[in-house]
Amino acid sequence: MARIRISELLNNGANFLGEKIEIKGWVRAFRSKRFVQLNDGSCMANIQGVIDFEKFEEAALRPISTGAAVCLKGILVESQGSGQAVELQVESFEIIGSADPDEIQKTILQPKKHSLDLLREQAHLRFRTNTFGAVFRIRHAASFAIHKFFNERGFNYIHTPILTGSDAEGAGEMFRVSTLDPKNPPLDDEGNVDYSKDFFGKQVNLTVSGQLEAELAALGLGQVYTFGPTFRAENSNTSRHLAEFWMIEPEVAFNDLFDNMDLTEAFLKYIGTYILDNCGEDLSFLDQRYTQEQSQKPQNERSHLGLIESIQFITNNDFKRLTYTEAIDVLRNSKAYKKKRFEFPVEWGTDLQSEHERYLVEKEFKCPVILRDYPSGIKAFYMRQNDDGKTVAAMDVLFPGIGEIVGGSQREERLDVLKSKCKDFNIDEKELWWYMETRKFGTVPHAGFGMGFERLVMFLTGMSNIRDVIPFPRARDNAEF
RNA sequence: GGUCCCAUAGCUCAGCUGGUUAGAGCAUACGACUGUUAAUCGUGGGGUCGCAGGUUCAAGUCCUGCUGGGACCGCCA
Repeated sequence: MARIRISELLNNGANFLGEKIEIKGWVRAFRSKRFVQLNDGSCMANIQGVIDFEKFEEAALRPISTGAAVCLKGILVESQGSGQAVELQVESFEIIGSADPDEIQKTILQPKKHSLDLLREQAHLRFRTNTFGAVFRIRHAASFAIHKFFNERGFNYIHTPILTGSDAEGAGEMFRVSTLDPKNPPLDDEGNVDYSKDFFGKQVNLTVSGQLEAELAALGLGQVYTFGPTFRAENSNTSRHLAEFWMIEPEVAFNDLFDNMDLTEAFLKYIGTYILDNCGEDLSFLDQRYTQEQSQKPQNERSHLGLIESIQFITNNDFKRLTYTEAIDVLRNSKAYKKKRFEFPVEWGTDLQSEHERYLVEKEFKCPVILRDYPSGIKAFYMRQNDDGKTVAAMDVLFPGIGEIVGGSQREERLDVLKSKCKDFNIDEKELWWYMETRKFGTVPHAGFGMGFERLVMFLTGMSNIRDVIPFPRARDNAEF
């Protein structure tokens, strides 16, 4: 007898009515010694197994306890109860893996509400909860939708290296990778660690971005994207930073900044639509959770939209586009500014603070915002210099509740300008000789962006801590599991 | 790196200006009931009040230090 997945039975129950089938899963609850709620992870909903307890020894039923893995065999019938359309009339069962109730009681598997904190401490078990089942099914669907989007548009998926020898990516502190003996490393004449004796003959780190390599690929394959892990050794301690996270970085030859914004917007809308179309059950569960969470916040911090509504809002409305300079004006003319509500000054040439971004997105425009043309001084060396001489063709996409979800730019394709930028930023162009050469031979305008995958999943699931949208979060002082 | 908060049962929390034997809900165990949907009803077990000092006749409660955890900010995706 073949095992049928629970999602199959609940979605297409009619096909199996009256048939003898087998299901396997974990017991979520065993009520009245008669009703087993079984979940196998294929969907949010449980299937109900109905056991005629008079036909079985009481001792035999005892191991059907919360958390146990069981196999149920029986006939699928229309349910006599009201909560479900079909149920399994159990003829026989088998305990695959038992779970001692006394021990279960100490875990998050005990059937009651738990704080996200506690769930995180038991990340090895949280896949068995409704919330994390939904989150990780949606995470999968989003990641699938991303590949689908790019594939439909003729992009090539590029696997950029995770180990990198270039120290010039400039996106943050890096994790060093070495096979040298940490207690007794080889030293050079000046007493410094001699990395020429290390595995790669030079100092090597975990990547902080695949962008530079993706550019090389785009300047040949035309349009590419990366989707891989990224590592930053920043001492960040917030609900939206991780030391290990997944990033998507498309790069397109012949695109300018405006093509880039169009691509970003189409991309985010496509994923939103895909999730709305394919994850209804999980979304509506998370939507309820989200609404309940919002209701516990003070009135002025609440979102005026539900989870599903905010995804629909993204897919149905154009993003607000304005320049950094215009944003500064908007902020300076705002009531919040005049009433001195901002903690940090609003000044052309400095980076916008979180409070400013949040004001633009949540108060002023109430929709996703794309800011562009930032002052050159606050952005990376590879971003294309605008004709005004003061700004670069950079863009950031800001989302409600999350802040910066995408950062991108048109890249500097003019060799002479790039060289002088390297000087300004104190970057050794010799170390990036391969990057410079693409500007020497058939250079073209091109553009791309980087999106933090977990931040997108936060938006799609309504989870407010980034550590709750990745299976095993790595953050400062935290590498458990 | 900065600022601020928290620590009482397996979990979530209450415990007033210090005062007798530290409570509740859920979970768990046992019993009853049996078409339940967070099932219901009854009974029981479960606590060195994070740790170490101090003040006091008396500390879960006040003070100091330590440990553990969280929130926000900065850095960014």
